[in-house]
Amino acid sequence: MDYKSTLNLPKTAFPMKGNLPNREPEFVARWMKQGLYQRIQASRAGKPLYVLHDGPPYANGHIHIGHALNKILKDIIVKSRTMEGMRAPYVPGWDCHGLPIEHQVTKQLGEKKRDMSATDLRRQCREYADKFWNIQRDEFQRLGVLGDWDRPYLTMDKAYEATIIREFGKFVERGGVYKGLKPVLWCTQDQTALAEAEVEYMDHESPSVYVKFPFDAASRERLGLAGLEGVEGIEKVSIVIWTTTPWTLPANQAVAMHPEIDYAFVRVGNEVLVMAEKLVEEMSKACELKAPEIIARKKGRDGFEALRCQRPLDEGLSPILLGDFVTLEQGTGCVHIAPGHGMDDYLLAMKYNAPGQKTLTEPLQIKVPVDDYGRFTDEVQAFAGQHVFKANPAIVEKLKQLEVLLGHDKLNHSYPHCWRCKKPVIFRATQQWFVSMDEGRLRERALEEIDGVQWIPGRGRERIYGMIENRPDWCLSRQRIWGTPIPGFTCAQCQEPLIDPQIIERIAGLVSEYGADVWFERTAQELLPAGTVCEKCGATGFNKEQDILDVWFESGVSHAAVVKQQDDWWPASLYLEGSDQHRGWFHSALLSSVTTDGQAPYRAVLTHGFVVDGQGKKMSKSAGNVVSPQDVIKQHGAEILRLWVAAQDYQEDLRISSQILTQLVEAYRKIRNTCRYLLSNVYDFAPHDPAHQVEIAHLPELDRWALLRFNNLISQVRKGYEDFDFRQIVHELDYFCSVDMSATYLDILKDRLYTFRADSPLRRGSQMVLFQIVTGLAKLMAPVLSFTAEDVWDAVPGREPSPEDSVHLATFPEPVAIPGEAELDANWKRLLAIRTVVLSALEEQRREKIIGSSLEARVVLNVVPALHEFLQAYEHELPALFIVSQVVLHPTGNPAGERQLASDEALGMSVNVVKAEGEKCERCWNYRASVGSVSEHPTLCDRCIEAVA
RNA sequence: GGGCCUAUAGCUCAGAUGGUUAGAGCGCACGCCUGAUAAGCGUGAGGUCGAUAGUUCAAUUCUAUCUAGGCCCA
Repeated sequence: MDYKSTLNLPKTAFPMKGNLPNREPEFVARWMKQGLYQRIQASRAGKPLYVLHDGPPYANGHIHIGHALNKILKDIIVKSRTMEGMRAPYVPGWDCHGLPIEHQVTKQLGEKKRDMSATDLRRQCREYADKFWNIQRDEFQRLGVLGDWDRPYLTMDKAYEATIIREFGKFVERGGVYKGLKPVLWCTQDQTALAEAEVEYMDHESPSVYVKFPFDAASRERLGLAGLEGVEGIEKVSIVIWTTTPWTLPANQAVAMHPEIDYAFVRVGNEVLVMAEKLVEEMSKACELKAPEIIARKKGRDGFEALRCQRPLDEGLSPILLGDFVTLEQGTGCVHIAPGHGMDDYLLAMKYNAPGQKTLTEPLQIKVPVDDYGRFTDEVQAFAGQHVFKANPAIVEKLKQLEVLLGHDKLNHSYPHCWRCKKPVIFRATQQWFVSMDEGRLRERALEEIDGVQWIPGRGRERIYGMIENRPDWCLSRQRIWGTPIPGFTCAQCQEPLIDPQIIERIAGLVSEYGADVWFERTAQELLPAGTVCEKCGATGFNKEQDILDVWFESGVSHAAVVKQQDDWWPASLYLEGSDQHRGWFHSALLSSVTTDGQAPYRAVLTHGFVVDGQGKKMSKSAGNVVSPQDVIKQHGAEILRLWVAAQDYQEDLRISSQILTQLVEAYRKIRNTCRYLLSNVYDFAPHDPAHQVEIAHLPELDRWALLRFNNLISQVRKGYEDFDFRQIVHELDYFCSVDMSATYLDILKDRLYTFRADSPLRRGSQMVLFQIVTGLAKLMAPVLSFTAEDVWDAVPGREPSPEDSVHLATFPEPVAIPGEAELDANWKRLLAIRTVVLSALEEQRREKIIGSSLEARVVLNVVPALHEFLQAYEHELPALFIVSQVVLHPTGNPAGERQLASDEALGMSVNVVKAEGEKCERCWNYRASVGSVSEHPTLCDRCIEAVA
């Protein structure tokens, strides 16, 4: 007789292999078609709100692994908060304006750009951004990320642009917006500002000059050289600078020294020169100094600061400043400072000019005696009208005449050139708009707000605090076309700036109607209200501002443009981005929100690290170690990428490599297969049929233990989501599937599920547990393994499969009440520890070829009396628990003289294993004395005879 | 060069106000099963806790320096 057909063997259509790369797009299409995101939102109306506000990625190029990481983390959070029963909307956005797109478009246009209007160029940029945010949207959706993909926010939308203008208007209204000078890279050929990305470094020949700045009498006095040997008869004490841009000397305002460097006083003839001690030799050679002799030394910080020396090309005196950027690589260790012509120079000047700084008696000027064409203005009479590079030789000649030139030569070095015309560029300060950090206490209030925000991890607080504490005023101007204009004007007659909240509101109105293009299409007169006159001179002619706003300002105001547009969303519950955004978006959003609303725009900020390769090295094209999300998806599926995100410690750098991915694929298979096995054993279970239900209190302890473990999983996983600790979740899921289910519960259960009558209460009870676990498991994994959870959900019996249904609409399972839970837990810990000892004894006999399958074994347990008492209650369960045919208990402890295969003193037991008694039952494979006792079924045991009856 | 941070088995991660033999899962090796089968089960081997110095009765844990690496700034 074919007894196999009388067994309840597992059955399922749920495939062992996920075939993820092919099947995931089907799920994505289904979710879109059924409007899953909208359905979820509708189902959570009125529930507690959790707003994760999306930081906009730049709409440029395909997504990389960092984008995938960021969006998956956000998705896990949004989905898990949703499944906790909250209303967690997610509106994705894109950052569309800015230099990289403009640069790319300009490059593609080449010469054609010259005949193009600003509006035409802007249209091209818009098309470019349109193309890429759409591409990225598809790529994000492919990752399984749910959100309002039909209505994302774009910083180039009219409404968004109008908000940018309005928020700028609020800055103006609150005060602290001012016009000032700041150096930029400037091409004198094209008369345009350049970004760092738009210059190419090429070799260039510059003059190299050493110039003396003699100390004035008072400073010379304070240097305290009097009385030193060899000082008699000294006529002059000078500080020596070195520069390759003599043309910047007319703009000189100061000389910088390094606080920690040792400076030497070098006597040459009847004068003393001050320079870095380490550079004396080199410098003496370069300038052919005669018999230099070091007569004294001092560190930069020891008394130089604020001393004054004579500028070479005008009457003024330049103070000595201390700056950390001074190096000993070349020159003299003393740096000529022209704040209008160098970034270091400018920042140092700002530092000394800062409010509260008392070192200098009067502020340093930012002098820029050079026009758009690179020609000296009338401010420098001697060279007015000459291009600065052309004027260099004449300046050198003049220095020589003035007897301040110590030496000069030519130097070939790497120097920035314009990427378009290939001409060398200059640094030159231009008029730009700033937001003051200190007027209106912006800095102070921002710092206060930082402490009201939850920073995850906590060190994020230190990072942003330090940055806000030390940052200079915020420069809002960018000399660009593709962006939102700064709605300011300048009087055509007297150059007085005009920036007025009411006028700005008018501009915002125009922008909301026509988009920011309106600024470029209309004249200043058309933009201004009729009758506007200059407050200073009364003139009626105005020029409109040429610059656009810093894109950090644009994205920074997203809390106003997006979050505030909904009734109760502001402030957002969470901002989540890479840790670089402490300087970027978190920073600009904070300043913006503190200015306009007096409060941070987020309650919590979570940061993640950067993706690096398997060795912890940064990814780069040149290193060839780049892992693209597209490749991972094609090879393994987005699910593996999601699992990778969850399994890694995102607070540090995240490693990715083929080894790591392979390991995750294995972990995935384990989870998937466990689900498959669970499903395959509930094929004939009807969850809604009362006849299939069993009271938990009536379940055998084994099943109650399984539920207990599942309860534990539920609370651990939900806690993991709550705390953003997703690694914990992956580990718990993995452990539960591998150890609690596969190796323990399911292995033990096989006998019962397969060989008992299909409708036996014991089998039904276990099926009920399996059913609860598999549905609960699908829910618990859904935020991370979103595709597989849905796949499992589809395969769960007893639910009408509906095109409108989704696991993502469900809420997390609650732990079930288990009678006598604490005692059950303690007893089963003990039983499972005993099981481990038994298994090692079985292995011993297996190695000796006494047994193969464990059902061939009879286990002899020698236990101490206390353990014997405990085990007696379980005597009938033990064969199933150990998956052996027979177990005998001896209350003898470890019997002397008898060889024991395994023992455990703490438990008080030792184990022996012998061949099982009786014959093997053909149907259930257990060895039993009862086999052959009934002639109708000579190969079956009593239990199976009953089952097949 | 400055700020913030990291380093525990082949991999991903736990761990301890400083105190016995530093844990888990996976992978690996060996074996079993063939009624989860491109599956399942068992047993086992893997670690100078990045390096050096110091504090201490005791350091993987605290301190300093160094090395390697990451983000931001210059």
